[in-house]
Amino acid sequence: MADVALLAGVSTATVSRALRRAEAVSPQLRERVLRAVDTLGYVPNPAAGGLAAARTRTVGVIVPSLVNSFFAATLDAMAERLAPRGYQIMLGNSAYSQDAEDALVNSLLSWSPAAIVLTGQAHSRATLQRLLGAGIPVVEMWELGENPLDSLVGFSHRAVGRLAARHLLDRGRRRIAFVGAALDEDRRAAQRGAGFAEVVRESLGATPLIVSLPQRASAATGGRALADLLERRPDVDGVAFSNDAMALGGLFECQRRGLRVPERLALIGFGDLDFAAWSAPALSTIRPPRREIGLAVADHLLQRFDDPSAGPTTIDVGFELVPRAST
Amino acid sequence: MADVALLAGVSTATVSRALRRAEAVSPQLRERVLRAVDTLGYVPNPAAGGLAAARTRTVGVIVPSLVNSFFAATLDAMAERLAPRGYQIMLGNSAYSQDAEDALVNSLLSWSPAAIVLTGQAHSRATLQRLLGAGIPVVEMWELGENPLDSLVGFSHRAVGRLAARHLLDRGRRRIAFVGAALDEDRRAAQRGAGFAEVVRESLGATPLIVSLPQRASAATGGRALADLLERRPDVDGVAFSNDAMALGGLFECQRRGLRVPERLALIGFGDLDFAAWSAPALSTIRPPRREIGLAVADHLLQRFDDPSAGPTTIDVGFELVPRAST
DNA sequence: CTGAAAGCGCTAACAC
DNA sequence: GTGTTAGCGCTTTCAG
Repeated sequence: MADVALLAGVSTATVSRALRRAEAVSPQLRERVLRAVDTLGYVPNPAAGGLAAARTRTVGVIVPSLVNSFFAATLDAMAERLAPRGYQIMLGNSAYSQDAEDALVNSLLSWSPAAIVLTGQAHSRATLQRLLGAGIPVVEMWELGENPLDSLVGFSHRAVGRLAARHLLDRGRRRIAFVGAALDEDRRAAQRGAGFAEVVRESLGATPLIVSLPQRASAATGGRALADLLERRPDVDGVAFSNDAMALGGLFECQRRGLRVPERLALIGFGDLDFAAWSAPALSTIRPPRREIGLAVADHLLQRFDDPSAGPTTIDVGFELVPRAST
Repeated sequence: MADVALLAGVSTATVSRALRRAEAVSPQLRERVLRAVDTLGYVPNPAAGGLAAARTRTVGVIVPSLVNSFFAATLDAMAERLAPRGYQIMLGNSAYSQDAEDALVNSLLSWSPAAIVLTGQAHSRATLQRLLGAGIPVVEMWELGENPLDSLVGFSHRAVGRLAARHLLDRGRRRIAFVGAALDEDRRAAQRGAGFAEVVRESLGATPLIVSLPQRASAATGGRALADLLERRPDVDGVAFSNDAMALGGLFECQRRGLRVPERLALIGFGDLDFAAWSAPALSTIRPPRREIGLAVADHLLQRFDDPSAGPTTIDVGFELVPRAST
């Protein structure tokens, strides 16, 4: 930076200002500095900057899983939006464990990030405390409940479950069930199940049928859970799956048993993963705006970085029913 | 850190040593320091440490895509192994673009990472130069070719393609084809196609049939590409897909056309994604060790961090044919 | 084996 | 609008 300052004929303070807050410096000076930066190939050292400013251009993001492509898409979009503004994502994978999340929050916070992004709204007291004390924007994403910690970008999973149930009812199904996996671990999946159950109670006055396997969601668990269900309730005529991967497994299970979809059994998933539009029959599903969540989080954060007086918000990004042949 | 030093009755230098290189300090002193750290809840500031040491406990990783769960699994495993040793992953997503990779390498390098991990072996001259100059371990993963930049952890995609072709031949198929997507972008997929083509030439003495759609791999492109292929060569009896997602699309396309799998058409994929074992019929595939790659990279890196004199290596992690009902 | 001291490269008051 | 100056919190020689 000293070299750049020398070449541009200014002080390092001015170089720093020119690079950081363009408006704090005269246009021609800024131009000169930028040219010097360019000819010298200067790249700022963010560790030094972070140390001096007590804040790095980093945003810590914790997701419960990457293999699940829901969060991968969100992360991609977030990084895409953040990168041009010089913000790096520091990723943490909590593997659906609160202890792991605690440790990650600590470790991310030690970098003095500009913001922290968490998945969901269930966090330990210790994490909450620490986050509140950090004095930086915190956004919880992929969920939309009461009492946000700070900002919230998501949608209601309960509403998703309700919509799935209503869609099956609309298609004339009356013996319907919800099939999930690891519902004790995956809060959002459990909320979808709860929404589904509500509608069954309200509209059918029946006891909701919810089945869940302990393993995590996959095509295999979807298929097996459906097999279980058919054992117990052979007359079921409509199933909402906790996600598309499970629904795919269910679809294959139907093929194996020679149950026609949707005539004999209507199937709806959640996620609108890439195969949903292409399966035979094409899979009805509910599409969460995976990328939009990432974009909304990034935009909100950028806005708050620019204007520190801007407060938290709650953004409902919604979701969309995608009716296809499987219902 | 000053507080910790005070409480432990030592200097900050000793605290730093106790935390960083346990063996450089007497056991009882180390014990005292650790206790002080614990009671004070001290968390080191990595930016300060990085600034002083000109090296952070960070490893920069660049993957071409996250939505593709191949790399997500590798990343998960790598982070799992690295985290207990205090190393954080800084993630970059190149979106299969070399320009993006260039920019990411620059930005990651500015953090003074302890190592850089790249996907594949195709990099721009500028990136190569910069990486060489950084004087840190660099590992290229998911590919296994000539002239590694430094370390290499992967397997031969050409061999995967060869194995797929041979498997179809073993199953008695003679009119076989390879179906890919965006082969000009995805070097590794192209290598699988090339391996496939070699075997067709060697064993059948025929002109290899390779079809590729410009869009990126998905169930839809897999299905469409297969449809194209069947148009042009209705007598094809065995197809190797560039990955399982495409194979899934192909399977559905067969169902739609009433082509029996494997009787009329044998299908093999690549990846062993979770649905492959569960589809109807179950999908034959070739399984790359997704997590093992991440673990091997992490282990190798940790070893080199511990012993700076340790040099680069090349690790062939191999892959495995998983024959199932679709062939 | 431990302590003192000198920075690492940058930002942010504070002057001017 | 721009320069001076004093650190940010740690690591690492260098002595002892």
